[in-house]
Amino acid sequence: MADAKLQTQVRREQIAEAALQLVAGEGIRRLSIAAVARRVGLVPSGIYRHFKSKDAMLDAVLDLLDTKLQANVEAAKQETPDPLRRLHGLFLRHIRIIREGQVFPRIIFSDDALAARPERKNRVRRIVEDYLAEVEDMVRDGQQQGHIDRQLQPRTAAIMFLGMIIPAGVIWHLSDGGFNLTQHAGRAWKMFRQGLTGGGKGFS
Amino acid sequence: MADAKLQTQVRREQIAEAALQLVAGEGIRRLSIAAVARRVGLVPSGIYRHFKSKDAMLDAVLDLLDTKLQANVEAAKQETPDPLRRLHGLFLRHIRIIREGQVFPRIIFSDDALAARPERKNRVRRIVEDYLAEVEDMVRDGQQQGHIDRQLQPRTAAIMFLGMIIPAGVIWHLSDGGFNLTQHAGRAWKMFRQGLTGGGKGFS
DNA sequence: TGTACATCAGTGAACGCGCGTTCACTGATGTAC
DNA sequence: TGTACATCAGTGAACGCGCGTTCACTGATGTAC
Repeated sequence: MADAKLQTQVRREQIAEAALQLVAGEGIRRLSIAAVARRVGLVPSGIYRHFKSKDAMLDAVLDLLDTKLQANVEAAKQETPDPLRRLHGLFLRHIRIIREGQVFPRIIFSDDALAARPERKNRVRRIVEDYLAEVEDMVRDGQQQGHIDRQLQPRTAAIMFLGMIIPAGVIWHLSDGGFNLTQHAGRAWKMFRQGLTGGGKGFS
Repeated sequence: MADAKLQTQVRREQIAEAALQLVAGEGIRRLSIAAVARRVGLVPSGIYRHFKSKDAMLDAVLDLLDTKLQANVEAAKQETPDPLRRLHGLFLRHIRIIREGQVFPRIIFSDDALAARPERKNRVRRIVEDYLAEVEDMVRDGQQQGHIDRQLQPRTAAIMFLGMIIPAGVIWHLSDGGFNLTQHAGRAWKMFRQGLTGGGKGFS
């Protein structure tokens, strides 16, 4: 029985991961119970042994996404104590997520599939808010240490941080790989840093 | 007969406009033939007198979107010859579009509804490319006149220009109006300008 | 100016398809004695 | 260690709903004479 319960746990994770990959690879609209089932080697109705509904499955996908984002934040924090370097590290990690299939905006933007139901929209909002809050903290640290312009609103900077990422992801997605995401990331970071430092105080 | 043809023309525009508003207000997923028909006071099958298919209707919506974006570009150009002021004017206009319902990213991101068919994806890509090209031109002008850092890649700046807009739009959309888009726009522009000028050469 | 006719936007019933979901059943796994 | 039983993940057939699309028909509009 303990073993059986573990089995379900494993399946739930398998299914959520498969769903996430499906969204990443094909977009939200291709996310069907049937497609997910095929991916984990089940028959469609089999999914319902592990999730009450498609909605419940989507919640698990959001959990996974949240976890991934938070893991990136933690990793960036561990890497270095320097705020600007932390931001840079987080940025590069986020770009990597994008390169793996544009998951983040694809989910955030899928108005109805996710955000139309009010609870789900709140859920997504919280995920975004939490992430922004972490970025803001880094910005504030940088301001206290004198590396970042104190005039700047941390929240504005945090949203612009996403601005380095999201449009680049869209264009990368539209271009079918013809857009050099890595090169752009380097250049965008320089411009962003320029906007942060207000023109020259500190940071090499 | 000439009058009848005009009638069709009028209907086509009505329908495309209604569809665009529907996407703006409710998201791509709520865009159904039935919903559009209701909005223009027709029965669903009536739409097929004016469009071959839902796909053809979507093409008309893209036309409308493209027209709107280009009109914004023209208006910004007419307003002033100064490159930085042009960028600022275009920015404010774009924010206004976002405030009217987040149309732009909602369409760009609807992977399958729009971008899954290869021709449509190309279409969307061209619209984005054309818009970016206009922004790049303004940036280049600014560089030639010495107001914008010559080290900067115009393309990078153009993508960051979208970065001021798109994430703010997402957050505004998620917050159900609780996010002060106008205030953010002002602050984001300051930071963006800082990134453009490279810290102080010219421009008040 | 008036009548006959053609055109064509709009209608409503019907269809087929995809997809989420239900349900009775099966068969393997693991526990109790 | 072996047998009987309970649990529960997996199956496959079936259903209902939403939605895009078709088609024969209607009725108003405008033109020809």
